[in-house]
Amino acid sequence: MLSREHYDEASRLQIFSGCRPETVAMLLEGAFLHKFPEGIDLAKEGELPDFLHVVVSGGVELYSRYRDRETTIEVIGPPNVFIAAAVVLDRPHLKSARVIQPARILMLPAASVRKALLEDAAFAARIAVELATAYRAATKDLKNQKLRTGLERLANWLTRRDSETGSTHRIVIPFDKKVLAAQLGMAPENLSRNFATLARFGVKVKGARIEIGDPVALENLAKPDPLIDDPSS
Amino acid sequence: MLSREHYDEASRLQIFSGCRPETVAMLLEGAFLHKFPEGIDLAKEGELPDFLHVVVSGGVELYSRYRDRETTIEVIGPPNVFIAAAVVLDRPHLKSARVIQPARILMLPAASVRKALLEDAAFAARIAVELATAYRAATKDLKNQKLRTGLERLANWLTRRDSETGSTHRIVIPFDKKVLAAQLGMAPENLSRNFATLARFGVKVKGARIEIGDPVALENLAKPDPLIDDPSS
DNA sequence: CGAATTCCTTGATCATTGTCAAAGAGTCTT
DNA sequence: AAGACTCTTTGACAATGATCAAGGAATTCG
Repeated sequence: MLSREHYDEASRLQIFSGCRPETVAMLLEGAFLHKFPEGIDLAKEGELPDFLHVVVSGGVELYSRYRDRETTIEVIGPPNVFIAAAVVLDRPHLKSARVIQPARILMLPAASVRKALLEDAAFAARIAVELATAYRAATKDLKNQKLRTGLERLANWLTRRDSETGSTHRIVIPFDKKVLAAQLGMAPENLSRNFATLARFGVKVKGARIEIGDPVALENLAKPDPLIDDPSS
Repeated sequence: MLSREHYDEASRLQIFSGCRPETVAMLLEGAFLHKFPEGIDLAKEGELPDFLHVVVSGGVELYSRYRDRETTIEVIGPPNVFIAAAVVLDRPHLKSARVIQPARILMLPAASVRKALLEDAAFAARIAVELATAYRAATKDLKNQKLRTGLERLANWLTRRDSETGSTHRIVIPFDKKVLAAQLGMAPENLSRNFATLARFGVKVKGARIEIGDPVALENLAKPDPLIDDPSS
């Protein structure tokens, strides 16, 4: 049950914009707004979804296992929704979710979400927009994986991250390098070597802090493409 | 403009099930049902979508280019929708679409689709289901790419294709091998070599015809996982 | 039918990426 | 501060995958 304060905060989230007040009330009826420390698992692949999750603050890693291998599919920050597809279809999670930066998460009961879908076109349209965005992000990631080498993926991650954080040419990796490696689809050892290679292009690495000494050279190597790298396209 | 006959046929498509008759009428108002020969391009990446496409029969390849490289993202058959995400968000296509088996395609005006989303919750919910399914397929593909080698992907493609076509242990590749290679994320040369390797597991190849001589051995190698390979999960 | 074309396969080689092992750097704990 | 721990880096090597070149097989087209 949400406090008055939390209720107001939650109801202002983008996911509810344009929806009927009854829909919002119904969704928030059995909702929780919880704080989770780093390391907590919010969902496990193979299990059925109980809640639609909204990241209000912090960071969540979506990852997956197969045999003895594990990879990171995505790292999510506010104000993003996750587990939406599994909730809509009432199918098992394809990915596990783990908190990697202390997070506040709004959890909406899955059954209420499916009910709201059929009753409120505005909410259904919002969910459709969420899913379309997530789908496009996954498509871009697939193109990134299939059409680029590891070095190119890293170079593009750096240029994109730089532009997203004010183009100061100074970046801080906000999580472990091994998470970045998994996200970029390479072994941690290869991430190190790729960073070493980028030194020739003016990239200096000190722990999690990175300086882009020659942005033009880096961008020249990266050859970013809006249809892969622009999150808003 | 659709003939009476085509109108009836179109209105029975899954995408319209549960929708209000006015919604269906509005969507079919400016719709086309066209036949396209092999090789025709239905959409080009980077361009804005005019129509939501529904494959009524035939096959469509979704592919993408970057620098001088090209890859196949997906091959689509009936009764699937494509370009839904771009239409919902009114953003440029991330993929191009090309007919690879003579196809009948129903084309719904993009603007009508976006209008219907806001007016008919049942239609919006159906689109949400389509997008959720497509998103999950992309997630599975991403896991397939990141967690498996090329040989494993091929082995799993064979076992899956076999079970989808009646488990006769005889498969026919329904398009060029180079398309299969791109779909599986490998060079055509490597597909040939991987087939050669699979001979040791009882796989015999004669042109597009494949015989799975030892299904158990193949499945043992493939180690299929429902969270990657089961299209209905 | 025969020539041209495209597709597929094979061999040789190279580039990329993963694995194993060990050492260094940083963090946390006591 | 010392020790334990995890994370990261580096080196050596193996596996995987791509590229180039050439030859075969199948298909298309005149």
